[in-house]
Amino acid sequence: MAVPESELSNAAIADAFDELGDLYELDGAVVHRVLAYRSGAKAVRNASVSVAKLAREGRATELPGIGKTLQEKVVSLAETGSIPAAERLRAKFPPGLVAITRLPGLGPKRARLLHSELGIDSPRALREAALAERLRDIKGLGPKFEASVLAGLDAIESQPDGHGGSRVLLPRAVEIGEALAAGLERLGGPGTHVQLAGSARRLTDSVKDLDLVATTTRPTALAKSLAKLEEIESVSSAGKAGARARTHSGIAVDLRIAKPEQLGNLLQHFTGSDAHNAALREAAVRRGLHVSEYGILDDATATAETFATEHEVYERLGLAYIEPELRENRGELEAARKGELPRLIELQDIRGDLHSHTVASDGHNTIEEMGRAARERGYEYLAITDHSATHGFGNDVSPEQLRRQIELVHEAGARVEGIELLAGSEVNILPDGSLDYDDELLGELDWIVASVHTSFGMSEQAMTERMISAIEHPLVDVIGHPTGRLIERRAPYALDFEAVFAAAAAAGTMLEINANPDRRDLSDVHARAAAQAGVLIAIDSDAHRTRTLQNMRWGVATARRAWLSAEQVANTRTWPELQRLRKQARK
DNA sequence: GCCGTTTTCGGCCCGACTGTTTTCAGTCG
Repeated sequence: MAVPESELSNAAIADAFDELGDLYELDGAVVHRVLAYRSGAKAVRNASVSVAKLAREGRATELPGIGKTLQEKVVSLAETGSIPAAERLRAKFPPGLVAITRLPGLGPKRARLLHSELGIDSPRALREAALAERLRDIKGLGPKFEASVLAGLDAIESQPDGHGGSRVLLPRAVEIGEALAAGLERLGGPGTHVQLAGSARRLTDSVKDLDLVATTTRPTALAKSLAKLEEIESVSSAGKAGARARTHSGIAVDLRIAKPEQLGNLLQHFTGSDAHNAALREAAVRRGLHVSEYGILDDATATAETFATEHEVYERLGLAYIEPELRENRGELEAARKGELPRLIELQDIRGDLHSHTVASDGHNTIEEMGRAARERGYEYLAITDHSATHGFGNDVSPEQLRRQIELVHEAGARVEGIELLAGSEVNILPDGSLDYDDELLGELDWIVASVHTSFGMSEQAMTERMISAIEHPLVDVIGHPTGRLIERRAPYALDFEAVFAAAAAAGTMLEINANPDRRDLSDVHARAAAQAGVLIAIDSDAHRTRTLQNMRWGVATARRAWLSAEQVANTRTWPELQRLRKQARK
């Protein structure tokens, strides 16, 4: 069997499954078959290794939600470039019909109805029919439907990028969400408690809308007070159960108000994820329990129970408490049932930061300022790792300058007491895998980060070889932002992650979770796979000014989403312990 | 199409809202 040089990407497979799900839905397939393709797509996106490779080896069925049929379709896609069922369905349903199902209030059933009854095959044809008031001729549709269709079409066209509301990065979402929660507590007065739920509470990379859960003695008044907050642009509905609104920054806000005795149920429901909740409920049904946001109904006693805390909700279901960051249906339910959930790392476990910049390259503060700011955070050590000789943009540090910088760091270290300042560098990994300082100079450094900053477009094979060369370099301590992704902006470069993780584990080279909230690189999925492969993870702020040392929290968030414990993270150790783990020290 | 703390077959999470309806289908979160 021919093995392609560059593997079919997981993203391409997931897109194909999503498309098949859409097409089967239009075709009127049973809903569970459609859901199977969608959950298959998600499983492929979450996979940390090449699913095409797994499928060829017959091992893709080990992924949750992938069975024999989906595996065969992956193999077909990899070998022939297409899936026969998709070809057949594409011939049956024009692509414009799928676009129609994206409109609010329109799903597959109505899209199919419009196609069969009126021959509508595109958003354009739909607009014409709605304007001509022909939609109301179909049984079950009326004038209000026509109006909402036109409104939906207008909304899509007025969006510059063409697809639904954009997502905001986690720090912005948390900032706005916490401001809203604080504002509501202020307006609600004593006895009012508001907290952030949803994906912002799970600390995902980015967030689409904000969910707030509140308890209060005056629910209707609290819901109405949402409109008074300066962040809020408009409120579409408000009652005693809650309110829906929109911020000036364009984020949808959903406020839900619970009675204190059922806060646990509501908070659990609105923290999600959808996949976690669906799996939780399916498992509960097998035990005769029906879970909703209002309570847990027991078939045996026909009574509904409510709970004030999430801990009690999980306990009633026979599960250990599951931290929000783990609620993604990635194995946490099984682990909670067996009592095998990890003890997750916390911000307080971090003893130092191993990647930071100063005015010597593109940072904004001096060595001493960075050192004092790190000490104020309670750190025991800070590595100063400015960019290296080939970095460019005027931010390069020549070998001579680096020699001088080493002295300056050690001098500053003597002045700033109570913290160890480490003389390091963030060395560029050149396209051929070599580094841009010679080994003699590198040998004088206390800490070496090696990163890719150029030639992102290389083939998977070439980029993997480049990365592994750096990993196997005897002086490299850690690989910085190993995949180069920028959240919502740039995909990771092509890499054989399995090979990279295996090489890092074998060489004893650490991999970074870069805590810059635009990066969070490694991602949660990749960091988990790396740690499982035996790689030690370093969580670094990559701070370019004193203030951004606090980005560490986003890196810890990613680590928690990656199921990491403190032991699996290098910089929970003291500097002497860490020093003994360096490759240089061990040989 | 997937999957198993009764199952290798027969199930597959829950509730609210909307618009069109005299009891509900479709959509959404």
